[in-house]
Amino acid sequence: MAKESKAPGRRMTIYDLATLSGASPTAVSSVLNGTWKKRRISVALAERITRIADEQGYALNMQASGLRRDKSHLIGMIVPKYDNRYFGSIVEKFESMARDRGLFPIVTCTQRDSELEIQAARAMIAHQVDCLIATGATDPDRITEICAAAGVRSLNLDLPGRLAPSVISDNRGGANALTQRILAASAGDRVPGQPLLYVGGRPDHNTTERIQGFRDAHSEAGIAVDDTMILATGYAPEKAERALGELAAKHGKLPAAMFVSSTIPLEGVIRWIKASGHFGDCPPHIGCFDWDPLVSVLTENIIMLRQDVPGMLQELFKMIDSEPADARVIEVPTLFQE
Amino acid sequence: MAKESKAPGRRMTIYDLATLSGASPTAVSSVLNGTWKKRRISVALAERITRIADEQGYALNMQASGLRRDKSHLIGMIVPKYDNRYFGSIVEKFESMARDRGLFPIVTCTQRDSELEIQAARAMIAHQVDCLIATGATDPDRITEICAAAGVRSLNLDLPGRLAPSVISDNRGGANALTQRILAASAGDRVPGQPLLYVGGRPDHNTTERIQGFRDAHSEAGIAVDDTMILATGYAPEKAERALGELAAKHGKLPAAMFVSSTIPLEGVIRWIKASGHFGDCPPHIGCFDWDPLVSVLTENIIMLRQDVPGMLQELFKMIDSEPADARVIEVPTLFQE
DNA sequence: CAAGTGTGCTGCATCGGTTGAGCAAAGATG
DNA sequence: CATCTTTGCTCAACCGATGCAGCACACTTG
Repeated sequence: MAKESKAPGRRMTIYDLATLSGASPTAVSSVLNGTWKKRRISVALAERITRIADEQGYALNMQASGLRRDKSHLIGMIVPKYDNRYFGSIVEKFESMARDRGLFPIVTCTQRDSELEIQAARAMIAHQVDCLIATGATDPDRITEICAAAGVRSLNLDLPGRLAPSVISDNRGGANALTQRILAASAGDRVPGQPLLYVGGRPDHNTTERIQGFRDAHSEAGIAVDDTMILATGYAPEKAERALGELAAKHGKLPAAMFVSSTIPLEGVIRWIKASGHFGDCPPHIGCFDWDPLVSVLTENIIMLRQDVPGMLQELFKMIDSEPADARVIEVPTLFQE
Repeated sequence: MAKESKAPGRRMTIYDLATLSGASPTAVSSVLNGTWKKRRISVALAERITRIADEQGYALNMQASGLRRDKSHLIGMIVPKYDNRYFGSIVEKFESMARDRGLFPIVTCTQRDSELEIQAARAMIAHQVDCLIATGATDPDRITEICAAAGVRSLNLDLPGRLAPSVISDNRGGANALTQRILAASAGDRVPGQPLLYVGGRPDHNTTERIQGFRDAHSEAGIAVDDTMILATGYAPEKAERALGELAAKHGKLPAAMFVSSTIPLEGVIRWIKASGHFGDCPPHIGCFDWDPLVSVLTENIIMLRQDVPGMLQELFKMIDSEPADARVIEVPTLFQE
């Protein structure tokens, strides 16, 4: 009687396949991972092993494989939220590009919570990711340090860090272009020389740059921007809503046009506009540094800027593939839909 | 001279910690994974090891740990797309509930592509997930079979299967309630006795049930529904857009109210309404079996039904925790925002 | 003081693949 | 026919963590 091939509940292993095929575990392993030609296994044996593996529905144990190799072929990404199309499309594109390279993507969302970010980074390192992408992280350099201590490569996306290479949008240029479009669209409805209102975002690199682009466009148009026009209230819709209410209470009539930092505060802005009735029948012109197809098809008064997600991920994977050592920042131009 | 503690590029292991602390690898392992009391390690040694591990920034190798234990503590989820708030909130909630249970969530998006779904399921099994959740899968039973062959538990979410337990929305009841609301809201604008139009969705369980609920509500209101009023065109916006155009070309004036199966076809519906000018200044009443905060704040004529994601995930994890064997289907009631 | 009990630790095999070294047999070469 | 080369495969160590068995020592008990 032949040796029992496999215990009932247990998963099939290369040792089971070895007994079934009458070959050694080494032969089975090398056939299944493609190194068999280098190891001079005959085509006949390779085919037999492949056939039996297929018949038995064998699945490689990546934990065991990853333990022995020096590369795990895992690539991690942390992302703040899944509540908007921008991060959604980043994740979708990231996963598909990772898979195209034979990497297994692990993505986790950290709720814009810096403590969770660190925990998630540690967990990914524990799972032996080869590389970690920190997307829109609140403290990218902290993550880079943790990764470096564990010998894991890290890259930043969307928000830059000083310690690792970063791929971000051209926030200043994009904000400038968007501001110009809002100024042009609202020219008929604005008091001449009146600046736009800036709403949303928190004091990070991107907001700073966007505000700078916002100011640049104003000064190019010869319009002065007062600091009270900048409401960088964070990303929560409620905060934007409250800030508008407070500003209106203090200043009376608000400008007939505004720059909103993303679709999340946009929700609060729209809510306030509708609820307050501040603008009556003449809704303000809005520019949004973010794109959502439903918003763009539902509205006429909102100009949406679209960040070039495919372009950014192209640059990101270029860096992943080439392993640059310096903490360069790549800025990808933004787009407008059609 | 003491034995060299660690090679430069390599990651710290329990063996390094053992030499550093003068204890055995076994002691280090048991201290770090919490089994040290059972193993009668002294508090003094436990504290020393913990301190050294912290100082050195040690991170457990989960591949090695997972290989040795019978449970990997990995839980996988496949999800069709990240392009809407429904799946986004499912993933966010799933991740946080998994983490609360000490599980590491692995989520991957399969682009509504059945081949990718299978590939992703196989990859997750290869990575030794303890359990796999198939969300909105095109062929959930195929995934269940693949999981079963590998001895991996699987559950369905959003769309039910016949071979594994499922948690889904009460599609029929929700569609009935939504249809009633649309009928009521549009009563003044509809030709009496005229049915609504049904747009979007593909021939799966959920669409079938939603159409049934749609029909139920009509028959309860004494309205007959012609088959030509059902445009189950799939989820792509373009398909919904084209179908409306074709129907209008054939039938002339469309009903003044419609039921749209989710926010994705809604985009096409709105686009067609705006582009065609079919309804002139009197936009149709719309009910959408899905919820998006931006849409709900931007529009007055769209009633949005919200699927109870927290409730569904509560039920899902109840099943994960209790390991039921039967392929029961749990239907969770839907909500309306406020 | 021999036997029994408890404390605090270590040694070794093991999980499932991967890898470098090596071995036997067949074929080529002088 | 002895030697060298090539072909086709196997052996054993190893990756890092875990769990069982067991050992040395101290302390109690009759």
